[in-house]
Amino acid sequence: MSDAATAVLVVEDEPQIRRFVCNALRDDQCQALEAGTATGGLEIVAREPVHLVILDLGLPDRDGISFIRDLRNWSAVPILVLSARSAEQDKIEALDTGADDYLTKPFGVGELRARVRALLRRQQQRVDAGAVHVFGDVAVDLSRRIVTRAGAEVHLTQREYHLLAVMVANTGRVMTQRYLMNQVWGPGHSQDSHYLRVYVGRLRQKLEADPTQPHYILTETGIGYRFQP
Amino acid sequence: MSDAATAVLVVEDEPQIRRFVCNALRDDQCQALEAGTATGGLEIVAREPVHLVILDLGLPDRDGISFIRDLRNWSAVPILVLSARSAEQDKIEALDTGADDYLTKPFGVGELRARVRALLRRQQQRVDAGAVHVFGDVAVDLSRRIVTRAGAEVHLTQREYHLLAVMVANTGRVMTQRYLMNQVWGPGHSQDSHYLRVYVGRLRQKLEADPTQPHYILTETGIGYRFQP
DNA sequence: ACCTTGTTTACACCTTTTTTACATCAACTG
DNA sequence: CAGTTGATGTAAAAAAGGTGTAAACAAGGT
Repeated sequence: MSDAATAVLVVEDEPQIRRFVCNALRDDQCQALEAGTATGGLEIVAREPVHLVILDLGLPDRDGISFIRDLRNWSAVPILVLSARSAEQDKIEALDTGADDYLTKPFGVGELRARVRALLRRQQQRVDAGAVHVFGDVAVDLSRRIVTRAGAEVHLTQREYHLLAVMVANTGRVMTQRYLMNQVWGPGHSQDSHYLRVYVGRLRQKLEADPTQPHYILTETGIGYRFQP
Repeated sequence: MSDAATAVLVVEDEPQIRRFVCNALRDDQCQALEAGTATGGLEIVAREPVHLVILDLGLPDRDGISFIRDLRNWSAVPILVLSARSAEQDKIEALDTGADDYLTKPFGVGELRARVRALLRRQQQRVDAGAVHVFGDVAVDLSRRIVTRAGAEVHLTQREYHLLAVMVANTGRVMTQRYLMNQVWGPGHSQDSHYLRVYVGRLRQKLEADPTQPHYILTETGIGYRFQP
């Protein structure tokens, strides 16, 4: 079900359990990202394309429920909660705040993996493994992080590539400036949309035949942008 | 989360548990449908619009796993499995066959309801994402914010699109000028109905075959407008 | 110190929205 | 039935606001 291009973030403070969970996921060919704190976890979701979050409710720096609430303000990524607390009220609270599943410790690694597969199956905007997105003479290889134009490789900086990756993942859809800012610069920069204008300009410069009249990265005035091959 | 129009099918052979589950759901304002056999359950899903299936794996007429496999051949409706079997292998098999959640008996009614709400919340997002309104050669994709006419894309400004979206949402109904002004320009502009005339004109120009004799956006003199595909 | 990348600023340019003016239509009334 | 009146349709302007680009500055790594 899951593939190499699927990124799962594990937010868990105990290194031992974190290792354990990450290894279980890697067997399923997921890319496992790790965070030891709630704050660190939010930053990663904001910066990287994450397809599933596995969250331990007992974090040192912050309440797990408030983590869910915070994340749900700007992301719809599925959340699987791990918790030592088995009381019904805890489960209800987590699920109603926005979690998609709740697994009580101790749990079997097989069940965890099956539930992860079930959640990822539901996830719509998953990117196919090794899928190379081609438009015109440009090709974007998301799994290898390589962009070529007319066969020659185009060098993109980290921000440029991240922005392009978000756009490719949302092909055909209108993306608000707010959404793009959250995805690429993280929450807290929703206002600074001039970053976006600069970087969209640079991408057009590198990818469009005529940067003055873009054919791929289209402007939706007053809203944001749309990527259309 | 769930509303009166949400239909949940409970497939369970023990009448006592079936009653118990159905009552729990009705408290959440779901419409609960019931089936005592796998065959009966499949028939109901085929006939009625069902938003969620709650399935007991231990059915008299048929294996629960084969029920899931059968259903998944032609339906993507979310499935929540109830089972007395708590072995890990049973959970893995059900989830990998196509179930979305697995709850072991005995379970708390609060947890069941919370998991139902979580599944319906996800389902609702999918429904919203797929809504495309078609009339004549025009198609309005509300989730992607794209309007096409005869296959070609029609560029709409923010106000134009907002106005069209309100009209599409009230298809067939008469909308007063006051209502439309409130929806698109916000309260405080109820008087400036000349905005409306300008923008209705622009929408007709872009969407109607003959803007002079509109077929979709009709004028209700003295009242407002009506959108009729 | 140099090079690359990311951030910030400034300004010219373009789109959208609002405003205005006038033409047209429909209904009513004498 | 023609004229009047109020409501609606269209076109083109002025105003407001958003966007594109270049270039300077800051930060970080080699």
